[in-house]
Amino acid sequence: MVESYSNTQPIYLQLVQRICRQIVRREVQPGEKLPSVRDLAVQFGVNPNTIQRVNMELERMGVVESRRGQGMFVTEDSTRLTLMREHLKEELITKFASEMKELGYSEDEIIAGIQAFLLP
Amino acid sequence: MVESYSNTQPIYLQLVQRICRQIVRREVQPGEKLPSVRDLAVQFGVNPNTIQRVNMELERMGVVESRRGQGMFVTEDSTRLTLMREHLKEELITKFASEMKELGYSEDEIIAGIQAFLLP
Amino acid sequence: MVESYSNTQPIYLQLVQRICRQIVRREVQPGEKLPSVRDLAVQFGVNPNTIQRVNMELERMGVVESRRGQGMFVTEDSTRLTLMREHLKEELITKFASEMKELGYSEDEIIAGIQAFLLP
Amino acid sequence: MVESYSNTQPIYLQLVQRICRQIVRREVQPGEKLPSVRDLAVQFGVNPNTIQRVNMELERMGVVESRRGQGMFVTEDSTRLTLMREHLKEELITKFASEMKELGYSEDEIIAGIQAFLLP
DNA sequence: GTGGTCTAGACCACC
DNA sequence: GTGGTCTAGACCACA
Repeated sequence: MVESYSNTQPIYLQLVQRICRQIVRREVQPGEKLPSVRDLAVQFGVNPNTIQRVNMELERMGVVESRRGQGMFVTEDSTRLTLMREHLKEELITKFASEMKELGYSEDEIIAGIQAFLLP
Repeated sequence: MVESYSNTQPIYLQLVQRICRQIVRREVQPGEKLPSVRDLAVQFGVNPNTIQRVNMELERMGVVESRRGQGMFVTEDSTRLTLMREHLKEELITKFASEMKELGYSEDEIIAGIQAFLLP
Repeated sequence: MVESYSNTQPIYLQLVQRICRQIVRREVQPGEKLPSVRDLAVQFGVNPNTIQRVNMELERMGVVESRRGQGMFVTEDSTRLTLMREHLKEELITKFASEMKELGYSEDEIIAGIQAFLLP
Repeated sequence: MVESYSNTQPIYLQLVQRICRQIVRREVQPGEKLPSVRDLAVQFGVNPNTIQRVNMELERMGVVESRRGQGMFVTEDSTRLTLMREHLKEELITKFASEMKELGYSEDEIIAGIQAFLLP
């Protein structure tokens, strides 16, 4: 797989975000094993160390746990995952809404804009 | 003034964003003179080099113009400023909405969240 | 049996510690037979290799002995076990006390903390 | 400086612990600048990457903050540091006391042992 | 085979 | 000068 990365954000954070989302969206199931570090490195076209760092970060976030000599597994605690989903949602909304408010956009303006974007 | 800066984004970009917003919100009026590089550096507690870079960026964006020997001035072209406001709005909304969509949140969920946040 | 293991310490050492404690506390009596490698592997949910390693370690420490074709047995030398208990105690205390001292905690502070914890 | 490292624990964790203790004990003052990554690497005889990782960890713990292009600084929030000291104390005591209790040592036995060790 | 640590050395953006 | 990221490649312990 050929991948391209934004310049402004470190690759490892982009990958963290990406995998985290797959997990939050349940594209990978709780308890499921992730590909090995080396495989992911090939898949994403980066150095194994970079993947290692991604895994560290994901583990610290609690979405993944490493089992020595076996691999990395999506945490089985699915309530935790739904909680994270809620948390993520709230965080994104709060950040967005406060920013828009600070810039002086009205509620109607904002909501209209979003609806316009989300229309099929 | 004591300031704290996020670690992930360069200080100069944070300042660009900050000043840009003041202009968009018309806290600084079109045609108004910005403080000198030296003053801004003191005010924000950063190196004058950093302010130089901020000014360069702001000029490149077209929100300020430098008048030789006089200083930096907010552009007087106020239609340009309203355009920028629109552009900024659309950019932020698009980024936000596409991200939320990608994460699998429903339109209702998103709008309800925003309204909840914007309530008094 | 479902078990969880700390990430920083090897599973086999955690098991060594665990079994060793059972012996020191006389939950398993001197001369008693330990379950077979296979059974322990099932019981702890680990690979039989890991149990082998645990047994090797326990034998090296002198708390169990293997009798060919019969299995692993807790050593019958009970003075050895009491000695081990003393040794373990001293080791743990020394490690703890020197660490606390190094961190600059006073004797009173330490003892008060322990008593507070050990209260009913 | 020549340093030796325990085999069982990663070097970077040993350094984290070591520096963290210096900070908690106020051997380095709040707000003080740590030596540069490269200098520390030389001082401890390890690779700069290892120091980098140490700093990451220290920053995540909140005892240190990195200022871009300037260096790593001990956090100025000294109440946070005292809080950490208390937290660390409690953690160490709890871990120790529960372990001793689990092993069946009496309170008197434990306290006597500690006092014996701490005697001049 | 797996993840984890470490080194060597490069390059970058920031100040 | 500073910290931060990334690569390449080695070695280790664990299962």
